[in-house]
Amino acid sequence: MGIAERKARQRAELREQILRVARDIVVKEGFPALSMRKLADAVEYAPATLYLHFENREAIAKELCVRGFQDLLAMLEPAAQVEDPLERLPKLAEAYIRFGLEHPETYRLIFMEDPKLSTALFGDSPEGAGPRSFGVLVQVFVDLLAAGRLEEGTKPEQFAEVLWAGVHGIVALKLTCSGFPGSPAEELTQVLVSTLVKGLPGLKAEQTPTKAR
Amino acid sequence: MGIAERKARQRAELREQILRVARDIVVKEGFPALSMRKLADAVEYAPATLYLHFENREAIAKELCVRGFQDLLAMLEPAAQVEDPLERLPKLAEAYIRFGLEHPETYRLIFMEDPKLSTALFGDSPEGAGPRSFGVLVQVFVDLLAAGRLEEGTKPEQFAEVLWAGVHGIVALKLTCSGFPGSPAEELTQVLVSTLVKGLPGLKAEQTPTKAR
DNA sequence: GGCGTTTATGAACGGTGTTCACAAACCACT
DNA sequence: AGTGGTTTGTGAACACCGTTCATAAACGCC
Repeated sequence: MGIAERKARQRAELREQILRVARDIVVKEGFPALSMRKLADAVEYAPATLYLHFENREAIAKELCVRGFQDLLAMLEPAAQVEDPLERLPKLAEAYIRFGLEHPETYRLIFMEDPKLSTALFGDSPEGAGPRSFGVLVQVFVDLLAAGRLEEGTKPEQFAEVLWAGVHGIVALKLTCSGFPGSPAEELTQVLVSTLVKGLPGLKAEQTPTKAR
Repeated sequence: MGIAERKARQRAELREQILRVARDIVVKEGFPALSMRKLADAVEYAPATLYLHFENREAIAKELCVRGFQDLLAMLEPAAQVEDPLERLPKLAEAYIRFGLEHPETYRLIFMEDPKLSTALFGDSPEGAGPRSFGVLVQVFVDLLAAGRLEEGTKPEQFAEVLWAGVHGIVALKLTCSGFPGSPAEELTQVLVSTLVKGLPGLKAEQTPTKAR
């Protein structure tokens, strides 16, 4: 049945091309500038054809979200493999904000555009990409706990959530409030991480190595 | 010239009514649902009439931004007047996130919708509402510095920026990523503030009173 | 060659922000 | 009271938008 396979492959290829072009537009001009007509024009099909491959504009956005999030995860990967959790933490934070600043439109799409989009990553699935990458952050504090450098009885998830909120806040402000946080993002991240780490309950301070680059 | 005054007053009144109705729509259905036609319908004028009072839709949004920000400032006011900076800090943070969660659409409009909007608050003017409310946060750390509870040579603005990023991150995640940060916002704020305070460089720990509600 | 399915499209519907020529209302001045 | 100029209001239009649907073309199979 080589013929059916070819048709399936061609279909998948067109779908892929649509997504590729859509991504280009989003990256270059932002998600609001992604219109079905412009997209159809760019792939040289009629607008109605897009609806043979995606339910609607939002479905395209969701797919772009998922892929963008995978890119974010990939950027976190190297930092996630550092052994010492106290070294790992600043590296993770730095990689996160670097992704946000280097791919502003992608970051906006994932975290700041439509609540429905991020729901695709965090909401429904029990083990989607969202919770998985969150696990990377939690692991830091689990490791700290295991190493006896974090007070027993504290919840690692909570510290992970606070840290995520912190780095997200830095990126979000930088992306929207033009020039509000006067200090550069790297500096803020460094201050955030070092201060948070130093303030963790029960940390046996062994000269906290909190350099962030 | 009582007649000219009356005309000016009527003009201002209509402008005000437009803004009032626009605010209602935004609060109830979100900023994207605010269309010029719907707004014109609600104030019982033709759409074109709106353009006699505002340059365009964005001008209306900007005005709503400014007023929303004033509301935020008003909510911060009581907390800002607490004498002890170590007590003031958690109260400010709590008031901030409370505003964000109680007026989600207003908060979105101000900080998460269009970069151009927040620019009206932070960008151009040297002493707009943005920097002024930021000053409230800076003051906390200035006071801490003056009281000798913060290491000399550290920059109060930077800590204020980090704190703002932290609370903004908490609110922003809560507003977009449905149910991502599992912990309630109040808990996260408490952890954020207490951990940050404890981690401040050179704080002469006098039994940090970091209760947040 | 004829038939059924998949793929593609043009045209339309109802919506958006915005502009502009035109009309009505209004006030001031003769 | 009438006339002229300014302000205020509007209907219609333009160029977009997402989406749907009947129609048509292309394609593989018998």
